[in-house]
Amino acid sequence: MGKAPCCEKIGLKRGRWTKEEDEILSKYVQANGEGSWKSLPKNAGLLRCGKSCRLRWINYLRGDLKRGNISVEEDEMIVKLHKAFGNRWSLIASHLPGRTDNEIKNYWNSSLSRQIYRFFTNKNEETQTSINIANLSNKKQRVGRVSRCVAKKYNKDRVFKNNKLPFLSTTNKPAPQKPVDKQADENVGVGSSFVTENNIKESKACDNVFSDEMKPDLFGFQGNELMDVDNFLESEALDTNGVLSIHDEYQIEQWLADIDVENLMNNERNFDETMGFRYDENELNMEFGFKGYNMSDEGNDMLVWLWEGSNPTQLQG
DNA sequence: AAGCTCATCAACCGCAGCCGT
DNA sequence: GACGGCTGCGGTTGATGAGCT
Repeated sequence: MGKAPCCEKIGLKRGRWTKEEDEILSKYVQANGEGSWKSLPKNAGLLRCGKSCRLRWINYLRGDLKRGNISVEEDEMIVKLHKAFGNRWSLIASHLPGRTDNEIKNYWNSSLSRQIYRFFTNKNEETQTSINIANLSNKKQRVGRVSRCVAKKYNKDRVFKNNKLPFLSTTNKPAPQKPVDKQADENVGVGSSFVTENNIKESKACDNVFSDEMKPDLFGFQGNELMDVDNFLESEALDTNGVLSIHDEYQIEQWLADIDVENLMNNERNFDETMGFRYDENELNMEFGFKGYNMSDEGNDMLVWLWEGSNPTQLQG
């Protein structure tokens, strides 16, 4: 039998709304209020689907919408809320007056995830140790592109061939979703540590040491492009103590089982507060790790270090 | 200057949940 | 409880303009 279509599509107009249609819809909703979207087009004299009318009203015609670019404050708020809620755009939008879920979703997909991605992959600037997301957002340059077509191709072609990498859990388990509850809501605020302009102060981006066949689970590489940044952010990679973790719980267990942790933690590099792993196989000598500090006493700043290669100590300040 | 690539935003689609019958 | 309609949400697509070569 199948589900009935939301509306009769034959004869209905699609695509961009005209000024005249906007006026008709605005006047009708102002006179009759929101709701009854199904019958609205007929009553208002619009050749549109009810869903289309609703979307147009909510995302564009509503009077309380805020116009203009996303501010730095809103930018930070979105990152925080996304960390807490994930892709629950309507929930995020409810915390940002005048902004719609669609707007935030577009902003995230096109802007924020790109900036964070760029931060982690800016391999051409060897000496770079800092990032300013606010500055990045003002740039129009095309650095480290993650175009949709590339992402699409990547997602389509993605095959993890090398399951020996410590990053790769044997189940390729998706990153756990943080339960959305009151506590999560409360975590969005002072004292929490998230990837934002303020709390990322220093970094060393990974170089392009992963081949296409070595794509880690949460960090997917397509050539020199890091993909799945959303997945990374949703993976609880940054906990509320400011410690950066790139493993989900299961992966950590696997990792601990696979490597000599004691040796790693007590070797000459003295990785205090450090987690990481070493990988040696077939003359491939690779290290990847991170170091996180919670510096909430000094303005809620956080240092994040990522390194690769045989001598991460040179990156420590 | 032209063609190509990419960023952005508006809109569409399918699905799930809610609610009334 | 089952069913169907309506609504809202999140993922995705398409149009368009800007930037780059």
